[in-house]
Amino acid sequence: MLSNACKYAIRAILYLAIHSDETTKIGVKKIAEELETPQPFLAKLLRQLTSNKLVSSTKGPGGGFFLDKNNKEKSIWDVICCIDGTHKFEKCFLGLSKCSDKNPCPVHSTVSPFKKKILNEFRDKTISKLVEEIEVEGTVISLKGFDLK
Amino acid sequence: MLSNACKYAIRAILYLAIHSDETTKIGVKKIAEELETPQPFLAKLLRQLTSNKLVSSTKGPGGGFFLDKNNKEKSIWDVICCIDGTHKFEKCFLGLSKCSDKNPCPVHSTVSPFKKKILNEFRDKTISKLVEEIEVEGTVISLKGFDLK
DNA sequence: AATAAAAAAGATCGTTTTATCTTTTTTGTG
DNA sequence: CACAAAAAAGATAAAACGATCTTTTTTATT
Ligand code: FES
Ligand code: FES
Repeated sequence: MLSNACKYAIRAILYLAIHSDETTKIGVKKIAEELETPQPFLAKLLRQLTSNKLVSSTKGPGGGFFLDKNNKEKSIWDVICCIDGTHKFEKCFLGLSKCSDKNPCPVHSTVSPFKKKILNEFRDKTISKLVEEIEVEGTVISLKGFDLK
Repeated sequence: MLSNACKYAIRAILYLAIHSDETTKIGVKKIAEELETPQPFLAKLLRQLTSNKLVSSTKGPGGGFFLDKNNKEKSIWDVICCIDGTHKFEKCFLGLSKCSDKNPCPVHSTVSPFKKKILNEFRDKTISKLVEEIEVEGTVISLKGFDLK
């Protein structure tokens, strides 16, 4: 569904949402270690996210990446748009040029309701709201023993 | 979600389910034209499907691909398994090694029900059943003006 | 000012996916 | 049998994706 790049990006943002703020910045190295993602690749992604105002960063010693108030009001959908683009969600499950109720493919009726629902949830839920849920539900974003609690 | 290969394969099987039988075989060329898929690529896929008993074929003049009674009792899921494998459906949406209710990622609760339902529908519905629906609902599998009616 | 830490930028490499091309095998028909 | 139609098989090419490495820029600290 999503590319690796996009998965890393989302997890990195969630990680930053939980562990960083204006005064607590985190370097790529740390993030990559905690999430067990390839470090240089993640660095590139973070740059892309930064230039799209989805994360913030400062250079120099003591610098690093973090989410400011504004960044935390973005949504998962914003991240997906930034990294993967939207076409995957617009396209038909069977590869027809466009997915629409008007000219549905044979699996449209099975697939479409879910696509709509997921898309809405991703679009409407802010990162900060999502993090609240994470803290309540104790879900996991790392591959290693790293637990959010 | 699915690879191009898999999409082509599914559409080709549906096409064959509608237009072929033991006595009406269809060549790659025709199929590729009707579905607007790259011809040599589709040929390779059909071979793969054939060797996995999902479609039937005969060589020589008058030969071609078709679905026999047995082939029509297969499911979309069988096709997916054959071409893409199952890992995509087993893996977590955010890239954690395994998707499970036990160690859920932050989007598991949104995504998981969707995955389960689709998976069941794909697994339980036979090609022939699906074709019935197609004929009733008039859905479309081709990119060109080709209408199933 | 010198140093070192960190992101930014960009060049490079490898793998997988997608697609095409060529050759071989099978088989029905004249 | 000779021929042609069609799938089977395999080699090759092109593009997208995933990942790494090197260099440059910025900036806090000494
Ligand atoms: S038309 Fe195929 S999924 Fe909507
Ligand atoms: S654990 Fe991530 S989708 Fe199920």
